[in-house]
Amino acid sequence: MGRRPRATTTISDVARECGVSTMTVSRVINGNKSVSAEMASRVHAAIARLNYQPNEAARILRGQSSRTIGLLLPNLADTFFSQCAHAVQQRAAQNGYTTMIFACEGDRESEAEELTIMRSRNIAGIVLVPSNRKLVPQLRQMRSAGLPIVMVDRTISGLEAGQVLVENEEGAIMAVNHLIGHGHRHILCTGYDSEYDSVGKRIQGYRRAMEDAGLEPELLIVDRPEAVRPHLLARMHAPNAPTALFTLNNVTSIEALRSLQSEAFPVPDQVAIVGFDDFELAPLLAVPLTAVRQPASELGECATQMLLDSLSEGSHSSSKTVILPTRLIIRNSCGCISHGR
Amino acid sequence: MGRRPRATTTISDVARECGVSTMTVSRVINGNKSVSAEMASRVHAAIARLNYQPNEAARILRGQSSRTIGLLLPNLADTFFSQCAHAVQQRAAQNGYTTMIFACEGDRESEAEELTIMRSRNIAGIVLVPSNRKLVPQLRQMRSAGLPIVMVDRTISGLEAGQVLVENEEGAIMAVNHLIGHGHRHILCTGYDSEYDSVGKRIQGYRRAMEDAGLEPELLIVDRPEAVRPHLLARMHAPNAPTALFTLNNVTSIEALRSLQSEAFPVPDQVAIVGFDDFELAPLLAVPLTAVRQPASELGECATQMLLDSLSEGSHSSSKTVILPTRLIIRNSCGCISHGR
DNA sequence: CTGAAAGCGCTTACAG
DNA sequence: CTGAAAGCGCTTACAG
Repeated sequence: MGRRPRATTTISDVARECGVSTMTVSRVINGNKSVSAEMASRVHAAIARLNYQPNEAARILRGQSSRTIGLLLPNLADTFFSQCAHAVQQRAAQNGYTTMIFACEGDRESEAEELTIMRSRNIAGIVLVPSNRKLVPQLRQMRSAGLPIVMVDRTISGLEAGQVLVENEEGAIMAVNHLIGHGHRHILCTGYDSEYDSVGKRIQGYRRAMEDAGLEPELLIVDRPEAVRPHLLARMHAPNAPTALFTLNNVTSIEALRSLQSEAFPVPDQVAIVGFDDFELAPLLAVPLTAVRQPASELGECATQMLLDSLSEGSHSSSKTVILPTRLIIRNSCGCISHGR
Repeated sequence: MGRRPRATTTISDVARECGVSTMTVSRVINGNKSVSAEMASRVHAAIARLNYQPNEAARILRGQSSRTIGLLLPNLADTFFSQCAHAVQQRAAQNGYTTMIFACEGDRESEAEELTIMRSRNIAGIVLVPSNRKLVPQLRQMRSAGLPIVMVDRTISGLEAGQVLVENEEGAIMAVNHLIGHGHRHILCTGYDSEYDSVGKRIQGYRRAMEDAGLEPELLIVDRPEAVRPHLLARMHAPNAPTALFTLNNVTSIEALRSLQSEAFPVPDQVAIVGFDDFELAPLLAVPLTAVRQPASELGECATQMLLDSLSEGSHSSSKTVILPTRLIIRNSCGCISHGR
């Protein structure tokens, strides 16, 4: 018979307090118009008096939206993602939505589990930074069950969903052209995660810029962040070392700077660097980094807005793509202000 | 009569598939022992075949734990908090818990609303970085309703709850003593947010170290991050400027470095700096920062574990306090390696 | 404008 | 070891 003492006040408490049925209270809560103004204010007063708060679990069980969005990303400790996450949470909250966070920490298996958990938690929609092709079947299934999905920063193919991306190729071209403008002919492109289309596009932009200038591309793609240092240093010590670096993300830029500094390669005088991904402390580094800035917050905001829109329209079929601009922030590591200090 | 087509499979689907009652399925799901092994495996097979996932909303409504913890903090974009948040999420996930995030962005009003929303979302417990005394009544009420609460990084009085803090005073003493060891006699302590007990303890440590050395303390406490720069520069240009700075958090350290650099005050030669709060890029700054390191991840992990413990024990009455050690990371800004580059 | 009934998907407490 | 009944707190669809 499942009775147990309840600490919280329920809709029936409010109804009793007003001497009406629960239905009337429910109508007032949901802003249904067919309630007399006088009744409504009486109910509102009782709600306030009893400090009543509707139980979301019950509403969800009745088929209401959970007003909760699931945010799936690799790592909350990375600046870029945390800025993005913050924007998502804020925009969601402004619209009465709550954010459930799932950081899969590069663990390819756990990501699939996270999706299963999301489903059981009655998430209303998903914003994700995808990193695993294996998710596609499950995501498709969730989508056809009516869950809107928006991908941020990168994409997986085979899934129709909203996309909020950044001008990766254009940004890379700007970066590489800038180095070429400084007179560099031997520019090495280095980084990892090249299986992601975001990074892929950056490499493509690099290639394009090099070829357009009649230069020979050289790639140094490693498999993990920790591998940047040894491979890069080996390359720098080998014959015919590059005079400039295009680094594919913020971690690579930092690793490059750190390694070069530790072995006393002067930046930018011996090796210039332009990186993809700007970050707050870039101007304060020993060599202030010239970098392509991606609008992290706008990315999160835009994705959330897109999700909220399809949630309210009920038409998640409109899987739009938005591409946000990048821009080159010029500081010292490219050689522009080589002796500025 | 509230019927509506369901896309998802429910417990009755599984029961029908096996030709048993829903009770049996429920028992199997919950690992109840009084089910024959043969029956259990039959049910498990059906669950897998139908890809069944129990609906959390229904379980919650029946009084089960939501297996969701609420994380309330000021800002997810700040490195310290995002590292902490990542640790909370990871530790929670390892234990089958989901994390709902509430970043109140310093908006004093919204924080109270967040708590109300948490309550309606059937959160099982709360981890929070408190920043508002006004929350106390509501938090107390939630606590007496059985919700365990753990405060991280700082504290508000009048609330019995778990606490996971850091050796603020000891850290500050180390920092200031280090500067004194370098021969400084005029050390300015600067920052903001002094109303938080964490910062308060740092100031206390500063005072203690100065007094123990027979030196005159001088405080420059401002009201917002943006006010650090103008006030600090004004003070540096005034007569009898300090020869060293103790900065009360990472943002202050960065602002100080930035301002001093922009007006060509050599660090550490004219002004030395030791800051509270280390961060990843500190060693790569133009002047690598000497700083007191707080274990951000451990803070988050420890708080989450404490919450999970009281959740499983059911005895949230044991409101323990854990204090994690800080240590001084010596780099250049204090004067230790003044000409290292 | 208001209410009585039914049911969302699950579990508790009772029988057998 | 298994099941029929009741009910968690809400809302949908129907009457009035």
